[in-house]
Amino acid sequence: METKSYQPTDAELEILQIIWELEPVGVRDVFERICVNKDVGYTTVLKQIQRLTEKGVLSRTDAAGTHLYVSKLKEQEVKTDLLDKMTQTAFGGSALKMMMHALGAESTPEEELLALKTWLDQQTPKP
Amino acid sequence: METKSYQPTDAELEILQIIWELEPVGVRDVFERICVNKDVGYTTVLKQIQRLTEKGVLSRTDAAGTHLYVSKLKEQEVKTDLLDKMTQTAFGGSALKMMMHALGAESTPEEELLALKTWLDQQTPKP
DNA sequence: AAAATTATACGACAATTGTCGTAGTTCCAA
DNA sequence: TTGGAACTACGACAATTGTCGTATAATTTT
Repeated sequence: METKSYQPTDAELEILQIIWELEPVGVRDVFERICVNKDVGYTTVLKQIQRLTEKGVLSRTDAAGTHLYVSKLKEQEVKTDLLDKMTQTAFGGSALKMMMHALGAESTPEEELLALKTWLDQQTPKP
Repeated sequence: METKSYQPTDAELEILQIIWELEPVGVRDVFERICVNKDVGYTTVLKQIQRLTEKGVLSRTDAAGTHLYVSKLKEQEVKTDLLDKMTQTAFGGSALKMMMHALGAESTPEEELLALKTWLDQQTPKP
């Protein structure tokens, strides 16, 4: 049974990213990161983390005087799911269409395009 | 003044896609499309469309006995915005990272990869 | 023109999300 | 051991979203 796909909201994703980077991590540390860019209170972050835990997205362990959290979902999987969802809902399931949209509309720097080409060459077997 | 980016929800995007395809279009027609896949009531779709109109995403004109709606937002732009947002929030702003994620994780068919390569070749000036 | 059909408007409701405030707990340091 | 500081729990609230039901207005048919 595959882990059910979870689509985090923006605020949740922001928190998840920090957790992926620092886990196991306490609320304080997550908060410190977030409050640099966003003006939110400690309890707001705490609440989000608690809700994420309720939902089974995070799990926590008791540590001296605080709680440490880790993600039960893999970063790769969550992001892949987000992309798949978008591919489905906005681009009729074609990753290619999505690519061209992303690369075309956005002013992707030349190097990125070249890097992608190189990467693609490695992926596709030489005929 | 650039049109402010609008991030439609899933239900909204579903409706928007149909509108982009059929506009100008009445609620009935949109509903007919949607109820094939989803079991929702006519008034639900109507309400969504009305809210989208309130928000200024759609505009409507009166026609004989009904209202016709058109989108004030361009399909391209909305989708680009959705992608940009994801690039930012989930892939640190790198379209390339996102690409590789999308193409790598998902089992992208060989042809798509080749097609992308071809497309890339056209994009990048031959040195 | 009255009846039947369609559309639109309006209001309601539960669930979710983002945000806090406050109150209770635990730990460290004086 | 007693104060604070830092943490966590709990509950609250407004805005948004998805979904309808019902009521009113307009059209189309007899």
